[in-house]
Amino acid sequence: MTMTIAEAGQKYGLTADTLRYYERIGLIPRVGRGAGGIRNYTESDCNWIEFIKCMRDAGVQVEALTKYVALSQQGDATTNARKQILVEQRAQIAARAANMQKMLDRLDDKIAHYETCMMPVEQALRRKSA
Amino acid sequence: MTMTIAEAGQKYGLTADTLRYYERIGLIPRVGRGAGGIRNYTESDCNWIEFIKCMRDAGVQVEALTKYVALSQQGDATTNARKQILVEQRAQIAARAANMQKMLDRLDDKIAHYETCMMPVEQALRRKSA
DNA sequence: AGACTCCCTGGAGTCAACTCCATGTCAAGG
DNA sequence: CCTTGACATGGAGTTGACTCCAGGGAGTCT
Repeated sequence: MTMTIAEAGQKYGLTADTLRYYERIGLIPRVGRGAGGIRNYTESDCNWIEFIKCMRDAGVQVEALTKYVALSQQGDATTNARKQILVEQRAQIAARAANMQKMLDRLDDKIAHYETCMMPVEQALRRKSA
Repeated sequence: MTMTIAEAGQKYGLTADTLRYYERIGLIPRVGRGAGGIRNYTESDCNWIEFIKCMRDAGVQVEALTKYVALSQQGDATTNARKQILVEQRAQIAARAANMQKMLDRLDDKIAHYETCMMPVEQALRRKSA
């Protein structure tokens, strides 16, 4: 039912080193240990890892996430503060996503421009190789 | 018609240090100098800065952009390679943007969940303060 | 038993992308 | 003439986020 650090890493595309690092800095809650101090990743641990990985991939900074995790460890009194963090990070992601959409449109224009520019060249090349 | 480094930085939200750094590493083409070696940013320089800043904000790595700039300096023979880079970077931005959209939806759920969780608490608070 | 392999910890090293600094030049104001 | 302030250069320092390593413990195969 539980997994080793290598398995958990595999599952989410992270190395064992990264998972230990994440735990050390509080980016995920402390993972339980078995015999010999070996980590047992439960389903709950896996859910945290998955959430954190997605947030990191979305560009959320480690600092915001460690705060969120720390609050989560402190029980119901912190729900408001946790929500705050999510709302704030959502806004930042949305802003960056909007920016990226604009850049995509712009790149499409630029690429289309390159294509029309290159048409004569391509024709010349075709003539040469023919 | 031209601007100083401080003005150009102001215009795009970059420091003078960052602009010099960008020029040093070839992230923007070399800027012309006036009396005493002082940089004169022309409109063309500004266009480069704007483009580069947007690409950086969209998460494109410096390395890809320096390559693009270097190719641009080498004339028409490199249009194909330049287009290549844009296409590649466009794909990466699109992938990241899609990821972020998914995360936005997910955060909306999570935030909504926090709101329903907090409703009783808020009601209690309202009762207390009433 | 000895060799392998996986795991542990704490600390040091790396990489990208800036950011800061010492030192120096030059034009303009008092 | 001297100071002040913006800019120049080359190089060192910082930050965020890992990534790697030395030294050591346990279980397992042969």
